[in-house]
Amino acid sequence: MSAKNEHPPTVWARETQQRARPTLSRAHIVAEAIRLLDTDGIEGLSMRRLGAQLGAGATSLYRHVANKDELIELAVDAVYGELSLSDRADLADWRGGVTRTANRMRELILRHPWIAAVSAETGLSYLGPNVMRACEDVLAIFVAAGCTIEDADLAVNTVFAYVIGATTGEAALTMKLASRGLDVSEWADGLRAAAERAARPYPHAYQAYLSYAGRESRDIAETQFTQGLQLILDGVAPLTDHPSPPSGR
Amino acid sequence: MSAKNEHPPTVWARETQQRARPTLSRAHIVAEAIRLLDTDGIEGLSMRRLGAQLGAGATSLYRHVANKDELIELAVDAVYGELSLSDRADLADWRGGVTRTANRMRELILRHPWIAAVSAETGLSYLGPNVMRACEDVLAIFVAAGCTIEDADLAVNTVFAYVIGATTGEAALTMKLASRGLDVSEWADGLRAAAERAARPYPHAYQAYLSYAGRESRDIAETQFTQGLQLILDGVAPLTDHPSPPSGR
DNA sequence: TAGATCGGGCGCACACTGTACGCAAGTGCG
DNA sequence: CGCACTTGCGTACAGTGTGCGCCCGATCTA
Repeated sequence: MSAKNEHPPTVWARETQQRARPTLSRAHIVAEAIRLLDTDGIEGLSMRRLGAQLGAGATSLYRHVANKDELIELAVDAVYGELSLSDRADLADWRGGVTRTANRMRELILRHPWIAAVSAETGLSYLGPNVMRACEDVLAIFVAAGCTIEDADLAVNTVFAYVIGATTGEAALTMKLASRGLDVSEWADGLRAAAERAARPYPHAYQAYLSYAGRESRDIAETQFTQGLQLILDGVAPLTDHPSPPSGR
Repeated sequence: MSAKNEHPPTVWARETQQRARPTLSRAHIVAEAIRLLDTDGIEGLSMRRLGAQLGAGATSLYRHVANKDELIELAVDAVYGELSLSDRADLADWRGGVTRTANRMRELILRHPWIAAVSAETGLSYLGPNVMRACEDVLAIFVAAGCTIEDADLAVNTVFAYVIGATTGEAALTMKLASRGLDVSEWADGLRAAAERAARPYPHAYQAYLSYAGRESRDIAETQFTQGLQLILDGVAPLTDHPSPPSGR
């Protein structure tokens, strides 16, 4: 359609732009896909949109990526690459180290909320190198704390399962709000009302609901997350050589 | 296209089948959607297929259901309705009661593996009546064990988060295998090889991988799940009046 | 009994999706 | 120089969710 597609009348008329464009590499594609996913969620990522964003046609992407599925798998692992390594200090203080790592994971998931939904479909993105590295780090912390390798593995799986499960709900809410273009505070009222109506028939649930009165929802989620994590670490402590004292709540 | 669509030559030729068909109710639609999801996963559910399965056109469904999203939300809650209520015995023995409920939840998710992926997207299916009832049950168990309502809420959220997180990975694998039409044992070899290659650069992860040698993958997942759960319950125990002795591993 | 009202089912249409295929143009090696 | 090979792209196809308006059958009213 555009003039670019027609044969130019003479060779000289065609500007020799050749490699003016960054030439569309796999890393480039993945990076842009992540940006799209962050801003518009999983539904916002289509091959055509992604291509357009890169100044390319949709089908060009398939030279560098086999599938949309594979692209997403790559995006997931790339995002996990954002997790900074744990440092020496974490090896000395297992409880603090694990807590810090878990919090970083939570923040990472909330920063890229589509990750939760996507890795529930993809499943075995667990084998990507960056995810593997995160496991290795925490494994090392537990081993340094005196766990056998089996216990360390059990502890890591338990903690990671908790982090993913706890953050999934938060992430889904974040995405739903974003897709509606709403702010958290705008929806807080409607959400609260719905929650109250849902909980009312159930006495304990309703009581629990009431105990949240007047608190900010983001705040609730965060303290619930850290308190639950400490509970789990209390349970894990006896597996270590130097069980820290329980968290004390 | 078919003869049914043409005006019949005379009124008498048209059989008066009227309400021979069960008349397409919301419950009926949701039930059939669940069957489709179970057999073919999330990608197997399209409005056209669902309509065809019910002997109806795709757009007819929209008389009973606002969206595909709403339909899925209904399906999720309907599935959670399969959770059987906890009985009196669970109130007397909190640890056993919570363990049984958690196991039932795991089995339910594995029976309908699409649930994990879907509720990560939908998010606030948590407000459906059946999910709410499940929360209420476990909440009651913890309260009966002497927890304050806040502690009970914390405990429930922690346990549920763990169950969801731990089962998500398993469910995703189940679906992926099913969509390929493969059996678990057929893939075990390939998967194992991939896992070994992925773990090799990381010493602790590789050691952990080795400790699984020769065990059945379904078995690994199940014992990991229950052991992790017991760890968490060890951490939760001090919140109760009558802390059961730790699980003892 | 005749007519009005209404709700549910359906065909059509639209915008959009992922991706297979084959062509054209540029790059690097002989 | 010629030739293989890579890379981008236009087209096409099957399939998606869903808005719109028609029509038919059932029920209610006069």
